[in-house]
Amino acid sequence: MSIQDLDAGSSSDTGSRTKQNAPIDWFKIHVNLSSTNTSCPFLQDLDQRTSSWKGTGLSECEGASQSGLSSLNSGEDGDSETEPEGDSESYTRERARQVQLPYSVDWIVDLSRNDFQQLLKQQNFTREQLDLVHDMRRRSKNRLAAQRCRKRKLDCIYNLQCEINKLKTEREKLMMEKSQLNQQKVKTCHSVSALCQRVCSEANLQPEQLQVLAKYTSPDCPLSSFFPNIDSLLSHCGVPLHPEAVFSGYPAGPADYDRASSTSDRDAVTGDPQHSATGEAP
DNA sequence: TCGTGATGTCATGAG
DNA sequence: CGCTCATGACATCAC
Repeated sequence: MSIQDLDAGSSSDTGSRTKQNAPIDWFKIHVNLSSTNTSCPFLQDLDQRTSSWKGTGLSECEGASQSGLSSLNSGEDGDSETEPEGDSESYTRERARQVQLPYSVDWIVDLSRNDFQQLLKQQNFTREQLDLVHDMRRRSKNRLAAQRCRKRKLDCIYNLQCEINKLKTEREKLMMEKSQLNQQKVKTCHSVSALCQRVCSEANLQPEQLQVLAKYTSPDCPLSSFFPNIDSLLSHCGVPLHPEAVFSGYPAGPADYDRASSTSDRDAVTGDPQHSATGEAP
């Protein structure tokens, strides 16, 4: 019975297992990292642990447990029988002892590919020893790969969260700017309107002069709002009055007028640009 | 006892 | 073709 058999025994129905929403759950768990700062402590911690373990020649798992396997064949792990059954590490130690592996499993696992191949050529391992060594090596490397994979995944989520926060801030800033520009626009319209009114009254224009003036007045000019029959004048010229003119009391500006024929980008119900100016969904 | 995070392992595809 | 790596999925453990 190999370690794989042991594991297979604990999950013999692997093929028919219902694949749960593990990735989704995992994402839900980790996605809310807005409280973390730019230098993610988790990642730093993991980096430090990884580098320190590499320095000691231990794998992360072994570094974390500090139990190690280097004493595997030294005979100083006489209490291995007391390890709980199913513990793959103790099981491996037991297996290594059973097959009388002449080298530390740690050492074998840390060998480069070439060195490992060389060892296999030089050393006459038994079938069982070979199985164990390959198994240990495979699982050790996969253990590290899984840790790298998880680190990358967390890193990715963390970066995405940073990006989201950045875009949210940018959006708030733009909305504020938009609001300020709208206020400024209203103020300017009021000023120009007052000025127009004053000019018209001081010039003491005749009705026909007003009509001529209205004819050549752009709909976005506040002056046009002072002609009593401006609506009929404009419609006579084929120029519809913009809804905003009704709202603000002034005909629409050129840009708005261009959009007057299409209300798709305006509040569908009220046609109120102020309403959509907040940019907030109701 | 249940939920959750961490970790190891297996299976599998890609390089 | 065999090996290595990355990754999804699952099991297990500790808290």
